[in-house]
Amino acid sequence: MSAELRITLAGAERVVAAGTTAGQALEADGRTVIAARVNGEPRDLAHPLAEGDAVEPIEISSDEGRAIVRHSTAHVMAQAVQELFPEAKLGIGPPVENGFYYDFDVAQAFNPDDLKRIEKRMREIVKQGQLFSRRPVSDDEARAELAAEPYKLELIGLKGGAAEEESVEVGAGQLTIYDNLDAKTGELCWKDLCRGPHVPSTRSIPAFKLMRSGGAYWRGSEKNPQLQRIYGTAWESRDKQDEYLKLLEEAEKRDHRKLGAELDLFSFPPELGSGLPIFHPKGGIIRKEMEDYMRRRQAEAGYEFVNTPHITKSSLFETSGHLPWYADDMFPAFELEGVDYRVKPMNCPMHNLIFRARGRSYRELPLRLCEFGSVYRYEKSGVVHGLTRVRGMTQDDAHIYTTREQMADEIKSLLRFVLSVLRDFGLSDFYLELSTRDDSEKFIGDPAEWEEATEALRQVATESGLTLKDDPGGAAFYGPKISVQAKDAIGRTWQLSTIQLDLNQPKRFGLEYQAADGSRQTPVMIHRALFGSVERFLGVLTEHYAGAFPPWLAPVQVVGIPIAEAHVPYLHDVAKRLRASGIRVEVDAADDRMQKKIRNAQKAKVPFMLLAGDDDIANGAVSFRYRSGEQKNGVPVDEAIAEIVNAVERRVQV
RNA sequence: GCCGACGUAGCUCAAUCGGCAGAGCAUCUGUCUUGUAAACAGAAGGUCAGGGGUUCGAUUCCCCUCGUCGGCUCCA
Repeated sequence: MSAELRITLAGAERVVAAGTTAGQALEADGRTVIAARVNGEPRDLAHPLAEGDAVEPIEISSDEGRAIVRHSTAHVMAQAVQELFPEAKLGIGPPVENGFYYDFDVAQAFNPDDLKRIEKRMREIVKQGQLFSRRPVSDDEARAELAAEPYKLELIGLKGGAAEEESVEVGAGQLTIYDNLDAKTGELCWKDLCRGPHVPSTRSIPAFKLMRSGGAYWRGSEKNPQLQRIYGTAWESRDKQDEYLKLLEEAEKRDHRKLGAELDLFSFPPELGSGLPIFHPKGGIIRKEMEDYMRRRQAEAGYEFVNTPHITKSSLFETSGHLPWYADDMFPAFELEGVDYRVKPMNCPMHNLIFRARGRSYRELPLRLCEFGSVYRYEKSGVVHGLTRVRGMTQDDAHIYTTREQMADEIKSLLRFVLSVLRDFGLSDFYLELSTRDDSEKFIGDPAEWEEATEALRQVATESGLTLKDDPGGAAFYGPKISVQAKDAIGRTWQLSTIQLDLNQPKRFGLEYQAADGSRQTPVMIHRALFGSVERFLGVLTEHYAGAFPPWLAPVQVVGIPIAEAHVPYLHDVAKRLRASGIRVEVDAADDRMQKKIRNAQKAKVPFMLLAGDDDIANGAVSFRYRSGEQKNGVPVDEAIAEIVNAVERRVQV
């Protein structure tokens, strides 16, 4: 055995003594470099190197490094929990985006006080600098050591078999246990089944915080027992963590449920029932602007406008396949004159009837039917959430019927159309998700046709140049879909538009057109919702703009604020001229002082305040105050009107 | 649907270890007439989410329902 090893260190050849660990080779301090990548595999710093190994550092501030810190923090949390709650059984504890969690089986759910105690104990453990020490074990040894951990035993049982999906507990190869050792005495403090890697010492965890707890089903299935999950966050520095916590605060300020009430846009009266919003006049204006704009764009893009009722005989949904496949998401039937009726959860079956209302020619295709259709879905009580998850909503729904030959081109132009409209609403950062079927029972139709439809979508998505993520099993029951995910102003992503291909419903409805050669053909059907739902889109826009809508969408575009009561008539005059230009303007003639009126308008996030006092009137001018607090005094009224109209017409943010 | 927390005036929040329910803002009425984020005064506003139970007495303790919030599962 040679006393030396040749390795590749960060790309350069090096010779090191036999027995050198990855950490020694990297001269890692366990602070900035917390793990290593050996031959492409993430490893502990204590990993001993072999001849020919290629070693690279994993820095704590990289995505991979953070995940390791978070995973290690999850271990520290589990240790603290088991010290404080000895009866707690371990579930799983992986790193996730921005943090980590660990699931526990405990008799009693954790309360906020428990979290404080756990966090306090964690800080002590971190301070002690316990060492993470890896130890390979055989399956039988693992079973013996973890005899008191039923969930871990289950994971060991899954290993190699069904556990194709790699978890953080059991990898593909040999099982390993990580021991947490006292830094001074080497005494065993805690251990967990885990494939690692981990930071070398609990001291390598610079910043963490427990966030919240909640129930979570074991292995993600509602058929399994429910465990208690604790979420935490961990970062490479206190500063980074504070930055993240600040982002959460910012998100809270933007919460559309809160802004919706503050800005008097909409509400959810308990009298109506959960998930059923009502839109107040100011919210109504935003909706109207959204809808008007969509109508205009659709008219330009060759859509035809249709209307369909909210309820229908149940049999229609037998034909469409909704009742066999989607009934759990529908409101229950009600009987009328001996016939069952249903409230519609989707508009497509009705649009199919419009297609079928008379004979169709290939010359009419693509036929684009669109409607702001009210649909109602039975969302389970625990999932209803503001405007983003409601039980009654309006879809800007379109169904496009094409020939198979036209399909690809139509999808392509459709995607372009969708992105162009979203951009006009101020969203610019997108990626696509391709939702496909899997082997489960919830999908109807011929897998070969699914394959064809999926490929058509994939090709268009790929050609768009946008990032494409796969979402296996996420399709609708009748066909695959592309969904457009948009990032908002603070980097959160929202699912908005969907484009779904449907080879099933046309058949189920017996839809036909006559082709050029006289034969009868079945059209392809494309479902498209651009906003997703008007409600959700309005909610997303509210959060994106933090309630400060661009002038074209702002419920009140201009507020006139007189310096003194005597200036009110002058502002009414200016307002009249603004109204004549289609601007939504109010004059605040209330008994408040000017400063108070400014404060009110500011809180209402009105884009333009127009002030007028003696000086302005003398010059036929007004003075602007913008949302930023910036002001522009003595602007001639004509110019002021032009500036406002221009901002509205160009749909810019101010 | 499941686990947990919560529900007091239009809003934000106090208080009552079981004994007359309180503030600020908003609203209304007056006074004041003001140059870029809150003038002053007064009035009005509550079946303490709803229902049931325990108790001499329940906003307070217990149960149920509804709703909200945070998770899980599911989704536009």
